[in-house]
Order: sequence, then C-alpha cells, then structure tokens
Amino acid sequence: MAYWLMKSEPDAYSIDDLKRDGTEPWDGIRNYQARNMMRDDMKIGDGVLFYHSSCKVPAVVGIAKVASGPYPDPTQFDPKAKYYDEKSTDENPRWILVDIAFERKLSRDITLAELKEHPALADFRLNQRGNRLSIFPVDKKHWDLVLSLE
DNA sequence: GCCAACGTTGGC
DNA sequence: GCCAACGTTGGC
Repeated sequence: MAYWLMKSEPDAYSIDDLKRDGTEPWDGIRNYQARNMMRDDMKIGDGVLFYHSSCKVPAVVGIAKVASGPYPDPTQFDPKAKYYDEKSTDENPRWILVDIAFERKLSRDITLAELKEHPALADFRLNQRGNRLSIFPVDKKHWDLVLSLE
C-alpha cells in the first residue's frame, strides 16, 4: 500500500465537503505529473493525506483513500466546464482521475508551520521550496511522523 | 498583494 | 531544440 498527499483549496473543496460527499472524483487536475500518478501509480485503498492549501492556515486536515481505478476526467469534455480541454477526445482523453473517499478528519489540524518545525520532516516534500505539485507520494516514515503529531 | 518557483507556449 | 514571455501555484 502506498501513501499520497493531495492538496485542495478549502474554499474550492474542503475536508468537510469530502466528509459530506463521501466519495469525490478528483477532477480539474491539469498537470501531467499529477495526472501520471493518478493514472499509473495510485491504487484502490492507498492512503491520502488531505491538505488545505492557499488558505489562512495551510494544514493537513484529514485522511482519505483512493477509491477507484483511473478513468477520464469528465470535465475535460464539457465545453461549459472550467476545465474543458478542446484538444481532448473520447478516444484519446488527455486527463485522467481517480475517486477519493473520506476516511476521517484529524482530531486537530497539523499545520504547515508545525511540520516545518519538525527536524525529521526536513525532507518531506511539503516542506521543500518550490513545491507546487498538488499530488505527490509520501514515504511511510513521513506518513507515520505526520500522524504521530495528531 | 508580493514574489519565488516552475510549467507551458510559441517564435525562431 | 532553445529560450523569453507568460500563467499558475501557494506561502507569507
């Protein structure tokens, strides 16, 4: 079983939204590296740290899991959707996603500031400069460490 | 709102 | 294939 971190802006889609919905197609990802991970590497049951980005207090706020295999992001085919891609076709879809299922909220938010303070997390991807990727793999040791702070 | 990082686009 | 311009992400 592998572990991942997925970012979401809480104004757009928060951990409470995922709790309400239960399962959510992770649409709107328009970055090839992130797409490739969803398409090739994420397996049903993998653990996901749910992270709130671009907000007042960036933090890991919950745990989710991968809930489907890869399939085409439907928003790429909808001309009215924000994520419409005119170059994408049914035969050759460009954007692939997986479903994410709510598991639980953390008993408290683990803030980015707190993660940065932890010496053993210096090589955690979230703490590194220029980290813009919205999905990335998490080492088990980092997964365990982050959750040990809860 | 600023700025650093970095991905994408398009001219050549 | 190079690289400048531009757009986006995301912390602060």
